[in-house]
This record gives sequence, C-alpha cells and structure tokens, in this order.
Amino acid sequence: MVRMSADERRESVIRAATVEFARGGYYGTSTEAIARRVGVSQPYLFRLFPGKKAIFLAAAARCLENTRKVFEAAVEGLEGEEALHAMAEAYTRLIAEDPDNLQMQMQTYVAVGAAEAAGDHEFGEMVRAGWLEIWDTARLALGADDEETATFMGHGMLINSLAAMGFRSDHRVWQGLFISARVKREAGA
Amino acid sequence: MVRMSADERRESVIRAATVEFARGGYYGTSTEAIARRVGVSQPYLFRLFPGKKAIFLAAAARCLENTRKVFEAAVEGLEGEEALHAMAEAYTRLIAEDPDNLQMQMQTYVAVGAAEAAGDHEFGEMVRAGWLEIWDTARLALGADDEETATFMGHGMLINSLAAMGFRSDHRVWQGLFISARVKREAGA
DNA sequence: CAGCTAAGTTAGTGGCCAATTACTAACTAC
DNA sequence: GTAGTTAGTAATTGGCCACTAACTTAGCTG
Repeated sequence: MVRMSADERRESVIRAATVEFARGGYYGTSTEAIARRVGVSQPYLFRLFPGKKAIFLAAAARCLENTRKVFEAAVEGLEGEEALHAMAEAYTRLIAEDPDNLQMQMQTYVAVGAAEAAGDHEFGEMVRAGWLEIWDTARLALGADDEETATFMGHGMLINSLAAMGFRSDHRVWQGLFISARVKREAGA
Repeated sequence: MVRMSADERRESVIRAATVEFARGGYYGTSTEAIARRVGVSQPYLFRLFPGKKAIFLAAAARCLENTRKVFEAAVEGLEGEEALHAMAEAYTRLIAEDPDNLQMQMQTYVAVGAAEAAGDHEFGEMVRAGWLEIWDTARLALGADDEETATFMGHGMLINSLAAMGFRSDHRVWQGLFISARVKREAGA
C-alpha cells in the first residue's frame, strides 16, 4: 500500500476516471472500476469526492482544460497558417498519445444532454464555457472569421467522431483531413 | 388499451427508444422508461426484442438510416453547390424538427467505444457501415474530393456536438455555420 | 514513544433494473 | 361459439451499484 496525500490521490482518481468514463460514459462506469484502476478501495473515493457526479465533473473539466492547453502551447508565438498547422499537429499527437482524452470529450458532450434533461444546468454551463475557450483560442490564433473557425473546429469534431466510431487510421475517411499524413505515420502503418 | 400488431409495436418501441436513449445513452436509460413512453408494460419489450441491446441497436440503425434518407431526398436531381446547399438546409431542418435524432447519433458513436472494449465488433461494423453510406451519399452528390467531403461532414459533426452541448441557436458559435451556407451559395457563380 | 491526524479498509444497505415466469384478454377462422 | 393464436400484464428475482458506518494503519511531531 502506497500512501499519498489526498490531493495527489485526487489527481490519480481524475486520470483513472478519465480512462474509465471515456469507455463507458457516466452510467456505464462503476466507481468500483475507477477505484480498481487507482488502486484504492471503492468507498475511499467518497472521501476524496462528494459523489460519482463530482468525479465525472472533475474529469470532464480536466479534459477540456487539457485540450485547451495543448492548443495554447502549440500556437505560442505563431499565427495564421502556421498556427493552424501547429494546432493540427498538436491535436494529431493528442490522438496518438491520449486517445482517452478524445473519447472523454465525446462522453462529456453527450452527458450534457442528460444533465440538462435532469434539470442540472451547471454542468452544461461549465462544458460550454470550457469549449468556448478552446474555440476562442483557435479563432484568435488563426486570425480567422466565424466561418473559418467553424471549419477548423468541424475538422476537430470529425476527428473525434471518427475515432469514437473506431475507424482504423488507414481508412479512407481519414484521407481528407488536414492531418491524414501524420495520423498514418504515427499509427506506425 | 390499444392493441397493435407486433410489427407496429416494434416501430413504436424504436421511436420511443430513440427519444430515451438520446437523452440517457445506453446505460442511462431503463427499459422501464422506454416501456412507459410506448405505453406498454416493461416485460413486453422482451417479447418484441430479445433484449435491451437489440432495442438500442435497432434505434441506432434507424437513426443512421433516417439521416441518410434525409440527405438522399435533399440532393435528388441536384449536384455540386446546389446539392451542398440542399443538404445543409435539410440537416438544419433536421436539427429543429428532430433534435433527438441528432443526440441519438452522438450516443451511437460513443456506444461503439464501449461495445468494442467489450469485445463486440458487430455493433461497430454496423455503425461504421451506416456512417460510410452517409459519407458516400454526400461525396457523390457534391462531386467532391476527400478533403471537401471531410469539411462538409466536419460541419455536420460540429452541428451535432454544438447541439449536444446545448448551445442555444442564437449563440455566436453557430454563426459560421449559417454564414457558411449563404456565402457558398453566393460564391457558387 | 505517545498521541494526534490523515490515509486508508472491511462490511454492509437500500434501491434500481434487466430479464423470466406464469398468467389473462382480445382478435380470427371455422 | 369455440379453438387457436397473438397481444398484453402482474409479480418476482437475482445481480449490480452508489453510498454509509465503523474500524484500522501509517506517518509525523513534541
């Protein structure tokens, strides 16, 4: 048994929860599974977080934050066409290195629907705010108008969807994407 | 009590299931909820379908089929810019008239992840095949290459994501999408 | 080392939910 | 009208899961 500070444990929980929630979504993931991945007993999660919802929320927020940071780091000092390529490459690397982050993004989007339907608007607000930050980061770096930004973000959403559906990286649907060449290279084909 | 043929009931179940699954996803939706919406007892669902999975599968397949048909109907007799505008308009109408269809699409995509992780590749195959049909329908009607098709489908995925996240239709993130359709129409000359 | 605090665990509980079993009511053809 | 079929329900069960309560162990500090 490795003892850890509560804050450190919470970090581990968020990472483990991201992996599990990415696959099963909110309802399809048991706290048991998260605890097992962390390496602690299941009830201990409820010391670290007030409930399952709070764990999902923390993981979702972290996921959006990660994506934003990846973009921000990529475009530092760049603009226009260069920024676009930098963000595209950074997102490509994110697919390869952390596919769970992508899947968790999708799970986050989808979870908003259930939350809103259940009368919880706070979660949706958080997600929309986080997503807007990413949108604005891209828009600013590209120096783009709404249409160009929409096209860029659309490509990102398409990538998320294709990855979620499990299209292999050598499938023809990946061909037209701005990152197709790099995806294939990194997939080691 | 209104009696109905088993086939008619199955249709009702698929429609009700689409609404419920769209909100809660697979695990977040109880067969009880579906049955209540249909107006039959919960155990009767298991006469009409072998299990919950089969209901979800039927709803997912129907959802993909609906979307494909909307596109096919929209582009009938058109091609190129005209086809693009027609599909964009048709999809926009689909958002307004049948938001559940959109949400169900997202739920379908994310459900593939869980299915594949659980060793079930059949569901993923069905989804990928259905989605490819839509892709090819668009590609053919547009007379487009991979890149243009990706951009078009990317806009569609962006719309799905924005709708799922609950962005109101007057929010600025929608601007680029609507403008896009108008500009492209004007640039068609 | 004694005593406090913070990090953990084991053992339960109540609620929900998919699926089964056994039954009942309504059409249809002769 | 009655025999057979098809549409439907009521009652139940076994399993999972979020969360609680009560208890234990590790580390720090004077």
